[in-house]
Amino acid sequence: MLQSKLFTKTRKEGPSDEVSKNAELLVRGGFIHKEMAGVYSYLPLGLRVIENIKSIIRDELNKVGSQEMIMTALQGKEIWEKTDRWSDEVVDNWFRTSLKNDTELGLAFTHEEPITNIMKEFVSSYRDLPFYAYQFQTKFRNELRAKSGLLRGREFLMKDLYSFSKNKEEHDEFYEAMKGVYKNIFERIGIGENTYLTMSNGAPFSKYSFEFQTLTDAGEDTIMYDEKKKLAINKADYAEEIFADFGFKKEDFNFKEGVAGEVGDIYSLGTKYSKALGLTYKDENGKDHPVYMGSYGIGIPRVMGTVVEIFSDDKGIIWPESVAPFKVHLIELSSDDTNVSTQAMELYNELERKGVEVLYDDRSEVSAGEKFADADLIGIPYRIVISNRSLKGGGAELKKRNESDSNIVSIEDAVKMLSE
RNA sequence: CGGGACAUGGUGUAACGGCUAACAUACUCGCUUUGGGAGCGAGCGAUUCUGGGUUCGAAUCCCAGUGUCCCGACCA
Repeated sequence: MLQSKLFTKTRKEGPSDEVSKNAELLVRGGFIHKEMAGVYSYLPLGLRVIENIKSIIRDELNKVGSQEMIMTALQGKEIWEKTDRWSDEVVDNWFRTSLKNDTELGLAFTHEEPITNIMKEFVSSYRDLPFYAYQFQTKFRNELRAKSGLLRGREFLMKDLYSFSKNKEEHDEFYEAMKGVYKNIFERIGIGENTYLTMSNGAPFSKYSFEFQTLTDAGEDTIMYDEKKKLAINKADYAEEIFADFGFKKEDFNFKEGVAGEVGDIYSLGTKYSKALGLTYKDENGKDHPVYMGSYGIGIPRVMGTVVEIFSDDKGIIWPESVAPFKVHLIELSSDDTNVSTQAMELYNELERKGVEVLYDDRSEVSAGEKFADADLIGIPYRIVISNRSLKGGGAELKKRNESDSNIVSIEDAVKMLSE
């Protein structure tokens, strides 16, 4: 994409109403626009990051046989009353609205009830199970306090997957598999090293569950984590008996304390929702059983914000290649020699032909310093400069965002290296 | 929801109760410039969050509301 056509611009100074690193850098870079506290619009650069994260998740979920769908944000109250999650006493973060005829509606903060209800239409036999369905859908949560930029919002895109199994054994098998799936997802996104499978007590759906916590000072939780075994436990749950309940021995681990933020969770729901809403199947003998369910969430903006919290320096963001808005930032430094822009445009076209995503800074009226500052702020992994100097030196100047030294390479080599 | 802080051009800031609300940046025009947010000049841009009050006079003081951030509580 031509940077001269990009409608967003960078800002030298951060917004006065944001303190968190993720929001500051993302706003300055033109990735997001704040609509109100905890509610953000995603601009072209930000949307590309969101889509990249979604693609990774989608790919990993499809690998284990999940099917994508999309449910509604508007929710009628009946199904929620059946599980006792409609009243404000039980769920205090509903956004409510109503139809013109005063029928009460809610804006979904999660989707266990609707998906369970939908599946009543399609599940009747043991032959229909197991299966897994997921969506990327906006959640609305009327948080008492939005905070930390993208890390806790009131409206946000979430991947939520639901598993439908015949019984606990079948469920447990998938639940275990999901631990690996999540591990792959976070590794591919680039935060695997900082992310820990974390034991959690007192979860909403079952006494014990696992969540995925990423070490970052911007997080809300304190965890005890074992770097080698990649396992953690919430500090509040750090007790012998809880280890025992999870089937672990505390002394087998070497724990360190750290601040972390939750990036994903996996819950066993059991038959709570299927029983309440009547989702049952017939076994071989024609006997009815409730479906055994699980739910598995990842907040997409929260992951994006966490990536920024972890990967940045004083100049800006340093995107992991897998989620970066573009792979290459091509910078043309204007000069009287028209050969510079000719070469740059050719390189741009060549990379595009090879399917490499390039942001081409073709702006002629912008100084070199500003282009470099923009490139550092936006944080695209590879920066390639075409200028008089680089052409005299033999081609293009290539530099990775996370390295300080650049190399002159021939244009052909640059194409080869970047299109691998 | 309890506590604290803040609210001024698009953005970031300044301004003792008293001049036409200042500066930087961004933007527009002209010239110059092109390897780390360039220079000169000229311009555009504000109902100082809203509503009351005090005062001869309020961006400034008081009250209420709204918004934003932070701490805590909460956190499918």
